[in-house]
Amino acid sequence: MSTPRLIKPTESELEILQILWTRGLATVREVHEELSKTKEAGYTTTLKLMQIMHEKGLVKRDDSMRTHVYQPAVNKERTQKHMLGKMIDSLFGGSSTQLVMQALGENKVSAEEIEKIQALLNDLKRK
Amino acid sequence: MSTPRLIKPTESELEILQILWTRGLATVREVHEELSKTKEAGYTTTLKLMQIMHEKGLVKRDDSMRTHVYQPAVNKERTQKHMLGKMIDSLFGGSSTQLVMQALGENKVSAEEIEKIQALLNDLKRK
DNA sequence: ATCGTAATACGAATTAAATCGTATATTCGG
DNA sequence: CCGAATATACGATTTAATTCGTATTACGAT
Repeated sequence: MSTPRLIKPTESELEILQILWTRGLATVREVHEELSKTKEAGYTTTLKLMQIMHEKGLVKRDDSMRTHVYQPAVNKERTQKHMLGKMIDSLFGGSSTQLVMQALGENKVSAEEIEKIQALLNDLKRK
Repeated sequence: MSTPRLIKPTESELEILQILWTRGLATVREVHEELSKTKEAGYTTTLKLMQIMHEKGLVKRDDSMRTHVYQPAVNKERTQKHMLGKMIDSLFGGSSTQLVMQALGENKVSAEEIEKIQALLNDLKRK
């Protein structure tokens, strides 16, 4: 079944993946600009991070051009699930329900969103 | 208000907090035994970790006795929420609903648990 | 062709987490 | 009282993540 990615991205790597997941393709420059909006960092820092991510297999790149073009090499949902699983284990004693309750309990969730979640729950129950 | 703890515990620190949250009070030895069930680590490693956690204010301890007794200094729910918030931001673009959907989507959740979540959602809607 | 800009590569420094060895002190059984 | 077992303290090492400076190469405008 292809490559079961088991890598847990670091905090910084996630920020970059976030951008790549949104854009699909991006140069280091573009990612750096985006990051700069919320964060202070030198250009070569971003470059190095992306190079390391490439070595780790977190991103793919097309280096046939002078300016390399990067894209994510890991699936967003898959990564989310993996990280979520880790958090459920380490922080919620393995209970995803606990996590869900906690997440819903405090953060403001719109009526529409509640509907969506309820629909999902109904599906789950049927099954 | 007291001290708004903003510290983000590391992975190892969470494992220890997990144990302290469950037991309330524990010695280094007890925490270490517990950890050993799932993890390979020397006693002094656990000791050192707990000492550092004490410096950081993550745990309190009674050192009036030769064998010090530790307890959590941070609230479990508060910490969970804090970490959850970080994850929602860094991995789910700020949408707690996304996280909830992802968490429910894959992991097996029992019928009872679904009921509980539905009850909570109904509450939220009423409000 | 040349100069300035912008790109990558690479190594090094910094910081933080985790691990452990050793020193020293305390307790307890005998 | 003495030795073994068990504590804590503390420093050193290792490993990983992050950051950045510098070298080098490529491109584009003049």
